[in-house]
Amino acid sequence: MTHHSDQRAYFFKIDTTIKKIRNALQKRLNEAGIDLTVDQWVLLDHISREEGISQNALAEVTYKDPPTVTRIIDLLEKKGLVERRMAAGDRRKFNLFLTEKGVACHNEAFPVVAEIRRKGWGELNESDYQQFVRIMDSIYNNFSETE
Amino acid sequence: MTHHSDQRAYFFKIDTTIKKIRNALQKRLNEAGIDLTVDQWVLLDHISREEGISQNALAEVTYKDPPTVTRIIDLLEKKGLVERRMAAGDRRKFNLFLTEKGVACHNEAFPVVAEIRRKGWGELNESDYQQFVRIMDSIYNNFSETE
DNA sequence: CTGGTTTATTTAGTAGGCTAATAGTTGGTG
DNA sequence: CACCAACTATTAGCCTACTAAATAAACCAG
Repeated sequence: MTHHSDQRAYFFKIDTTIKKIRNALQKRLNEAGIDLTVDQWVLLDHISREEGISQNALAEVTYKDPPTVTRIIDLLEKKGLVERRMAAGDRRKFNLFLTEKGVACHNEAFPVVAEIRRKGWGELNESDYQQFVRIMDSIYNNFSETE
Repeated sequence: MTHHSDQRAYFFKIDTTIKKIRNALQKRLNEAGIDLTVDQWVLLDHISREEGISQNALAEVTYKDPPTVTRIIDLLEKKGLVERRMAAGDRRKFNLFLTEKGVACHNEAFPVVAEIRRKGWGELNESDYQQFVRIMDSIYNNFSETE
């Protein structure tokens, strides 16, 4: 059991890797002249896949907090990419939709994101992916249980 | 090759896992009455392991930016945990040291951090760790090469 | 229908991450 | 010596993250 350094390192390794990915994606988006941050892309993409979703639901699926979602949606709305519509039957809620410009922006950004995904995954294969998922889920679940 | 959903997911999985770890650690620190954020802990720990390190060097080893390090050190200094001393021979630099209070704080926080590390890693073994490192390093390196 | 609870969203405050710009320092070179 | 390029730390500005508390609407029990 020589886990001392290992246990110190795994948190750090995850942290630096995700930063690397985010930075690479942001850089490519900028280079492509797409005016989106990574987090803005994440919300835009989810709305595109589930039009009419509420802010709370969006916060849940993206693992962001409701206040964070509010502000990012504000920005996307200001850019004219997303539209808030009053929800029928519950005036507390908004349903979120992409505007035409939002759809165009999504279509433009999608291939850039896909390229970065492929680039990051590189030559790793299906078996690697299963290992990856197993280990990450394990770590994740170790924190989800009985607190 | 059914990588479509996989490639979409791996970024997200890393992102949510690191958030989970950070939140769990922050929660434990709070519960233990330790007035440190996760990032403050990271810097405090590095200074403890390499006393006299400069801010720039600290930024490099922790993968943070110099402005971020400046601000976090400001906070740690304000709390009386860290001390900036002018570097001998180079008036541009500061050497960073823990104060007595900083050492006490580090000693208090260390077991809490170690507990969270163990909890997150759970029953995963040495072989899992090797897989984990291989895959994360691969992703990391795919973004480090020739841009 | 009235009052209390729940839910969705917003606001305010503190912290961290990135970029760009700046002040001061250092060291090499004409 | 003077100049210039590189380096260290800082500041400012924008964006994101999280928390707690406020607001507003909806729901429910009496």
